[in-house]
Amino acid sequence: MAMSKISLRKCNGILSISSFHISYSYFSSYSRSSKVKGRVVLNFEKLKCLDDAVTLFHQMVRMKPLPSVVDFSKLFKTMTSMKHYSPVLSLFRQMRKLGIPIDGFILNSVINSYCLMHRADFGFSVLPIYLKNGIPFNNVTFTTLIRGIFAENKVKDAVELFKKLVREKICVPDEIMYATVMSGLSKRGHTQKTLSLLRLMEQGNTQPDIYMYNIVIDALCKDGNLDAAINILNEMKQKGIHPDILTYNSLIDGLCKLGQWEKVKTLFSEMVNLNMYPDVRTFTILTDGLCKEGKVEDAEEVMKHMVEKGVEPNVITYNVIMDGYCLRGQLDRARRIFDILIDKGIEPDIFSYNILINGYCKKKKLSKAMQLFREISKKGSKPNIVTYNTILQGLFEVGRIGVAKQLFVEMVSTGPVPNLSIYHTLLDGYFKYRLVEEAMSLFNKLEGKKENIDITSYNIIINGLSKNGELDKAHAIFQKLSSIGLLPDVRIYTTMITGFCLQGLLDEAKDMLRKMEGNNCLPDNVTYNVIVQGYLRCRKINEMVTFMKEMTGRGFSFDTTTTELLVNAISENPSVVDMLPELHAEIKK
DNA sequence: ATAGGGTTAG
Repeated sequence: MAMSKISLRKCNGILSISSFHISYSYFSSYSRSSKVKGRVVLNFEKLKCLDDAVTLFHQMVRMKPLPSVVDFSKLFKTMTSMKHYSPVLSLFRQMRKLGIPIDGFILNSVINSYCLMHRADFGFSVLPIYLKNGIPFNNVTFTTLIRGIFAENKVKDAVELFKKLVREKICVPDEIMYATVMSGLSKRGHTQKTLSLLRLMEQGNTQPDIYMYNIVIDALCKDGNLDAAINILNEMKQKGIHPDILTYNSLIDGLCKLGQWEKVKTLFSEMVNLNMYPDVRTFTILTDGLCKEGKVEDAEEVMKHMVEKGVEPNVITYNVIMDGYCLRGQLDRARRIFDILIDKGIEPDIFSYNILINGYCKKKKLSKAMQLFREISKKGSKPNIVTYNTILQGLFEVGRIGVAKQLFVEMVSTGPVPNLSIYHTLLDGYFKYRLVEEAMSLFNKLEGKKENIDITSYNIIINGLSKNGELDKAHAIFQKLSSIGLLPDVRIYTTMITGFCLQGLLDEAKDMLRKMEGNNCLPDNVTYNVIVQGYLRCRKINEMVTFMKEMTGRGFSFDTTTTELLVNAISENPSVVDMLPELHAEIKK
């Protein structure tokens, strides 16, 4: 049987079949030729860009005999992995028009493309095509849809579909479907539901495997629930399911974040004893844990150690170290690390830039930050939403409003689509510089598109208005919150209380505190400090003492500002001390 | 033969 190997070279329209180079015109006659028989082997790995894929598709549909549906599936898969989702759909439409046979594999691919475009609804609209063509649905079809629904954060819908499939016996969920549901739940913070599903599986016919255990353990670790995570670890061991490097990496990460270094050591030795070698992620987790505690030197030791063990640090390892130095304000050190990374031939990624830019912004070195910002595009990369947010915050911080506005305009025209964080930065910035009208006009625009606003946005507005002498307006907005279905949270109550205190309206502040408790929203440390500060500033010591007792009774304490105000009040009028027997020892210090 | 799943960094 004659077999020809066809590959596409770059986008230049030249095909090579075996060792021959032929042009399109030749190829056309080839495809008309009835002499060529047997299967044509298409090489999809050589496809470099969308054009390659589309060109190949057009060649494929002209081939006689037509390539098998398997080849079309492979082409779609290649395109999907290049993130060209919508072209997959247009090619699929062309296949349908040309009457090219389809199967369940290709339909699942089409659904996956829709899902990856965050259009699971269109994914569902593919289902009738299965029915019309007598193609059965299978677990892949539904798993793909469930994953797509989760990707749109529609947790309830995803779970409902899964339950319906089980309840109505439309399919028998396999390991992958369970893992997909569990991963979808765990990534969105539903750890208990994830755990419940694991328990449900244990009772059924499909036993959980290492994947499910890893998902559950990782979710528990991310919640800081290490005791539960370690219990699950022991359970799986007992069942004869061996933990793998992912299990250990999740656990070590959780323990590092809790600062439980002794337990980190124990688990680290345990994995080594099991002949499981710590990988670049393990070491990066340790590096990160140390950096977050300010122990960057120790982190650098870990990096040396890993190199000795033959594990090469990657860009993330270096990023973690850079961030460690930035957190300590050692920008020069961070910039060395950056240069070392480049020296080693490792490409800095957008995180590397964001870390350094953030470091410079925190030090108010905006020209350095901007310089790096411009470098990103020159190096062929693109600033992302975090980059813009960091720079915008930095610019507002140093009062360069004009440049900030310019940058925002630039972002709207060429950058990533602004998200809520960006708008919050702008609103905060405008209020900070008393640009109340600008802030409010932006806010009104955002309010028009309801999905673009949340309780934090209102917090910024209420805070901004009350700090700019518009307490009444702030209060009015606060009062309409419940009518638009937003429940005030502790932060927003505290903002209102702060506003009242700043105007010396202490009765209103007190009423608000009682009101929040009535609404089952308990004041926190900040709330109490704010109200105590209000009374201290007005030298209303008796009332202050009432709240002081209340807050200490609830386990809260004075912050530095409150303490300072108290010290001032005492130095002004030493008899204040007599009213504070509980604090005598503290005050003497 | 071709379609769906788990870990680290801002």
